[in-house]
Amino acid sequence: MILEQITEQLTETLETRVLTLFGHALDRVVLQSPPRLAMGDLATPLCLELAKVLKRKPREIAETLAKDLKLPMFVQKVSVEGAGYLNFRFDRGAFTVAHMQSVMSPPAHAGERVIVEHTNINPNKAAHIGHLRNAVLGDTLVRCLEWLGEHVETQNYIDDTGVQVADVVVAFEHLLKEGPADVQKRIEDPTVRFDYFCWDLYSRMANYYIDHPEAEAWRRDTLHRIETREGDTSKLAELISRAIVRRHSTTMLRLGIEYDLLPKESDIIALHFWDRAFELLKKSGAVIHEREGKHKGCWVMKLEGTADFEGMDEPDKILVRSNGTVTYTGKDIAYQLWKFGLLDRTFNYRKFMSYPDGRILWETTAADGSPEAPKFGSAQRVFNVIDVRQAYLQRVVREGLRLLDHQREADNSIHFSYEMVALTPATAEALGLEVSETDRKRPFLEMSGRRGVGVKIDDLIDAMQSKATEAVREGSKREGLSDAEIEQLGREIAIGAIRYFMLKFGRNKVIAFDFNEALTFEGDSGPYLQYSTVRVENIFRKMQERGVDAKLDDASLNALTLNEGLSDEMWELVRRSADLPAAVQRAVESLELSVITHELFELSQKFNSFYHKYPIMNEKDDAERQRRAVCAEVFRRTMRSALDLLAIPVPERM
RNA sequence: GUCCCCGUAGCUCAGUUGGACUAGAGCAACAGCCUUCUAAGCUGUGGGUCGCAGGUUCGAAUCCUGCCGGGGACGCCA
Repeated sequence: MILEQITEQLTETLETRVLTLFGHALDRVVLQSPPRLAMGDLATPLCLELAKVLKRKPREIAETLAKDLKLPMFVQKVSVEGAGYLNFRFDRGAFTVAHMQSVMSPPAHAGERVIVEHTNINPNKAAHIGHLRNAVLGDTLVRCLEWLGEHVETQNYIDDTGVQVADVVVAFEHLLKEGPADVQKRIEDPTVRFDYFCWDLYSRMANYYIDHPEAEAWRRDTLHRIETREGDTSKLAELISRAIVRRHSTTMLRLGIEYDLLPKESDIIALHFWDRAFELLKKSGAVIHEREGKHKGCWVMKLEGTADFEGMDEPDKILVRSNGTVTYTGKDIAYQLWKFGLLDRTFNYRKFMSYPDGRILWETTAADGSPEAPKFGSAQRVFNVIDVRQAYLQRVVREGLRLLDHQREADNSIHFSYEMVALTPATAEALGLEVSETDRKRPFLEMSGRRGVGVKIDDLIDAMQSKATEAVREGSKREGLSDAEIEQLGREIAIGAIRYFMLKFGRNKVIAFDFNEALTFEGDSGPYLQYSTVRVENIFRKMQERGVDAKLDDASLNALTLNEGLSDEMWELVRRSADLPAAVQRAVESLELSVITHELFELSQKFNSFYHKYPIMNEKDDAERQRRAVCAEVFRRTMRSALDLLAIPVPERM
């Protein structure tokens, strides 16, 4: 907040000054932290860029600019350094006191209606760690957007009429010879995890198809019955998909992930979204009926010649097959149009479940809806969180909007793409999967629900939790904790570790999942941030217990000038804390959420060094103790807010 | 075949809208630090032709071209 003001004012001052002195209009002023804070608190390489244009030496330009430069509040002096950098030094004390009041305050922003669609797991089996990356990225994006002031709606799309659900239905009906009543019993049986049961059943079915290709007739028949909502088969599909979605919701809730709406494919079909979208596409000429050639009898979207699809052999995309059925991409275009409020029809809504915090999860329905349902859809910006393998399809959807002359909405259709989560051969083997000689030499092995290859999210959380609980139990200074408290701490640490692990890698990096690496609580990990926070909390708790005054009230802060006494290490905590709001903004703009975890990790490292070097409670000198306490307090507030933003819990003790 | 992503220390990764320095962390290895706010921590040591070769530039891990290695996408699947 304070930093933003300084940056803004400096930018303006420099722009006008360069214009008056050199008659040159700058299109940007880069202001960043210098590599080391000993050099200054904010720096610009402006003069190096200007040197080119003005054909003068950078240092000379810098000297001219720096002379009599009007400095914003909190900025004490400007100097010319290195090859011609302008470096600004802050009044550390004044800045610190001002910053402490406004730690992690978001920039002003007019709230936009934004939809984030994430998770989207086929409701036919347990969720695995590939889905986990999607959900954690999506959920964190939602939190960041909300922090920035947007009005965010979180959607978890349910493909309840697809092949994957159909295959499990086929397995129940034909392999197990079970109907809705039997399946209902399984769902209600507390001794089985229904999603785990379906995980095995689904891969069993996939194997059955391989040995009995004729069984594919069952699938076609089942898909048809589901789509036309016929008899026990369709009842079974609904039963299964609802039970699995409930399981997924429970799993995600363990990590603090909630949704606003479950849009269901069955409702998109029942409400004829596609028919309407199809009319629009036909009218605009975006799709045409092929009478010749390879795609004879299909309705295709002509993409040849459009910028995004240049150089492709067969860029055209079939939306309606020659047998008259619509492809997934077609339905996706209709759904995307609805998200922007561009389809002149909508869903009805009913309550799916209530979260413990009171939030309601709604689902779409084609039947009568609830009058209490909020308004969904009609967003100005849409983020679809889907892994990079869907990039082509996402481009087709976006192009669909463009061809319908919705340029702005096409630009605001954002594919948040990220790389997949795979398994290291060692982890695959540890899971009891067969790993061939050639596979053993590969860097990673892809997961596959179909083949039953994967690490289930609940198993990961369970493993993490028992390891964390163990660690808490072993700790020497944790006596006096009840079993329930220890369990609680274990849970919080596990969540912190998992969420952090899913965020810390750049989104374009394949995560080759390794159990040992994921289970670590040391170094660059969630628990490191939690531990640092617990430590700083302890300082203030202990001081209060022993009646040591930190002197952080307004009067005490104003009475003492901090400027001289703040060492570089102390000041660095404050200065880096001030960088965080910009980091969150940068993270959202680049969809690179790892910048936030990275900043927090470095900040925590600085704090831990500070912690060892500068004891607070036992410092006898009041002024010195106050200086240290102020910096610790800034760190404490920063971590509280930032961890809250990332939904990483702060345990009471560790 | 066309397109996209990745290649930085033994391993996992930061750093890539060009810039300050000796290219940074974590893990692993080695050496220290717990009567002092919690050692899930801190301090130190060793460890790198930034895949290769050219080019642009005052300046390149970062931009351009080509190549090599790994992964992915391009379906009348979802």
